Amino acid sequence: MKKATIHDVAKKAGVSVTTVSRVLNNRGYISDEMKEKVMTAIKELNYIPNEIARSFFTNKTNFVGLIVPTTSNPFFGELTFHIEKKLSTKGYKLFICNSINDVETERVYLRLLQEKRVDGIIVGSHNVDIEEYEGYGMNIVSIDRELTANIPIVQCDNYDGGRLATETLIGSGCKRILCITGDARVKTTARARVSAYEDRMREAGLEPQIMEISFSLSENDKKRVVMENLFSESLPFDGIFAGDDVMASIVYHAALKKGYKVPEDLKIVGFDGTEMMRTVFPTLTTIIQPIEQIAEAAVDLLLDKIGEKKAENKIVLPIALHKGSTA
Amino acid sequence: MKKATIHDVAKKAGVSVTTVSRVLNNRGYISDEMKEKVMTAIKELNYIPNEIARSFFTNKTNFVGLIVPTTSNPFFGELTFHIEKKLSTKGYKLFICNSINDVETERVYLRLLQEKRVDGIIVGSHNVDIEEYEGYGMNIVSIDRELTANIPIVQCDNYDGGRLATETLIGSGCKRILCITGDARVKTTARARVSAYEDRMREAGLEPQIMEISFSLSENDKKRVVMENLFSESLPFDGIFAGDDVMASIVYHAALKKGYKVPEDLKIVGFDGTEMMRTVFPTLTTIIQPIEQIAEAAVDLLLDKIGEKKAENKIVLPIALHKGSTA
DNA sequence: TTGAAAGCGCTAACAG
DNA sequence: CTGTTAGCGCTTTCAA
Repeated sequence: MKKATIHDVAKKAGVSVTTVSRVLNNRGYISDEMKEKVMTAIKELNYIPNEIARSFFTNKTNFVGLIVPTTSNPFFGELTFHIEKKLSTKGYKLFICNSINDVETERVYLRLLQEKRVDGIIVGSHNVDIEEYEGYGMNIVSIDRELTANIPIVQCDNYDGGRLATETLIGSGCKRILCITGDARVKTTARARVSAYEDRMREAGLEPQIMEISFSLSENDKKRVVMENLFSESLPFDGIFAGDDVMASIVYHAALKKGYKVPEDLKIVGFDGTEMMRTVFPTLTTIIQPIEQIAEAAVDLLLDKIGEKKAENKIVLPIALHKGSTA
Repeated sequence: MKKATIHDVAKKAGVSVTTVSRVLNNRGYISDEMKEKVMTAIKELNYIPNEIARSFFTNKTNFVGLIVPTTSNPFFGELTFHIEKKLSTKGYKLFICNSINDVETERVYLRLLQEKRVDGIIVGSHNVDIEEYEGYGMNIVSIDRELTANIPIVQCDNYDGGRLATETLIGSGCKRILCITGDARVKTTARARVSAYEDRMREAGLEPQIMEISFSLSENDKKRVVMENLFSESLPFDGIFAGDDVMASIVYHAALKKGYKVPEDLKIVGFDGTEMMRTVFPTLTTIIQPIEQIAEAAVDLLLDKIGEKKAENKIVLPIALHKGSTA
């Protein structure tokens, strides 16, 4: 049973397709009588307008693409949720793309999204070179990384977050604090946090120590092994600022497994503070990113660009401390 | 700068649009010379085929819709990830829809997805009445709930999971075991787990006790309050089988907060066993759902339906126990 | 207030 | 091997 078209409706209602179109879009003048006839025909035929045809004509799809490393990660899972919710109130539908932080995958998605003629793209995973983004001539908004002058960016105050995290550890009496940075998030973002960490450490007369764990997001087992090895002899640190909450959890459980106590022997501060994390691991002290606001800002910015309104170039949202008992 | 069309390419290459179409789709015979000219023109114009126009013509979008309660939940976050990954290898793009388990929202999404002419829908959130799904005449695959005879279902062996969870608690010496079921997942699914729990309890000569927590997925704070109240006087139970791992985490932290020890005073078993949970809360004993396999099976089934191949009607995948230290 | 007709970008007969 | 042409379902001038 093929789907009914506007022609079927027109025929059934005994009017022209133009009239049907008018009724559908509530445009122009139509007599109540006509409207009635058309509505009835639509009901009877179970007619559902073909948005693809409409998009084809209007050259506007109301599609938005979202590229993230993986929706499995709680930060991106929540980000995806909020972005989709916000977009759907504006009549847009969201294509999800899990890049796994892989350059080639990301590039393929960028291409596909263009083929699908999305009206815009929100990028939360950025491994492709900056110059490439320039070439796309698309409406793009970035989360957490400055791509180019033409691409607005939304982010939390990473520097402030890094400072607050470090401050919290120092305030708890830590002297040997390790900062773990992974590729869980983009380099530039991590950089601001690490810079803040370094600055705050130096201010306190402490020696910054940075560990880069370059496994991809999904390789949590490997990260766990690294941490367990780190803790196997003795505890080389009394405080750890982890790149994100997942990493913080790994650190936490590795420490416990090796017989150390948190926070007595080791204090831990994470980053992200998703709702989910605060539910399943409420005792983890962490820096809360305002994910919902980030999502909303990104959507607003993107829709401004799509609507060719002038949009801000950069939005920085405040972080907050979630005080658990790990630091 | 408007995007180049197939006509622009044809003009630039000095050939007909048909020829361009042929090289694009690698169909029919074309001389190398022609192909060369076309390729050059494509490069120069930075031409990107308009998939919307193609879809419009072929009446096939290569879009799939996924309806879940929320990607914030680790189970659905991972499910979304795997489904998208699998689909993308098959040339499909995924629309994500967060229904928040709300009937009306779900209904709206169903409508929108049809307007967008998706080739199929995977439903992981089912609140709309069964009869409604019947009417859609679409390619639908369900995860975790039997909708109608025409809609294939993929699920883990919920009954077995419920049994194993209960068995684990009994095996650890629990006598007063509570089964918490929420609306975190669909009723029918929960029912199989609960039935298994009841059966196993009776076999062991124990009294089944079921608590229904009917807050929505996102209202974790409310669930926490309920649990803390439950534990405020004394511990009415020595074992809890929670509906999912998030609920299990809430139970766990509520118990700790009230001064009880896990597993000494209270043993806990969860459900889902996502990668994420096993990373951030590895000590939680839980039932592992084979999420990746569920995702793959659902996609395979859906693509079979889309391709009008005969598809299975029901696929049940095995669960496994993740033995942590909470039970 | 309504209808006829053109055309969005692409593919597929059908001719050459 | 290549080109001409007729739509796919919809919206929108332009006429009536």
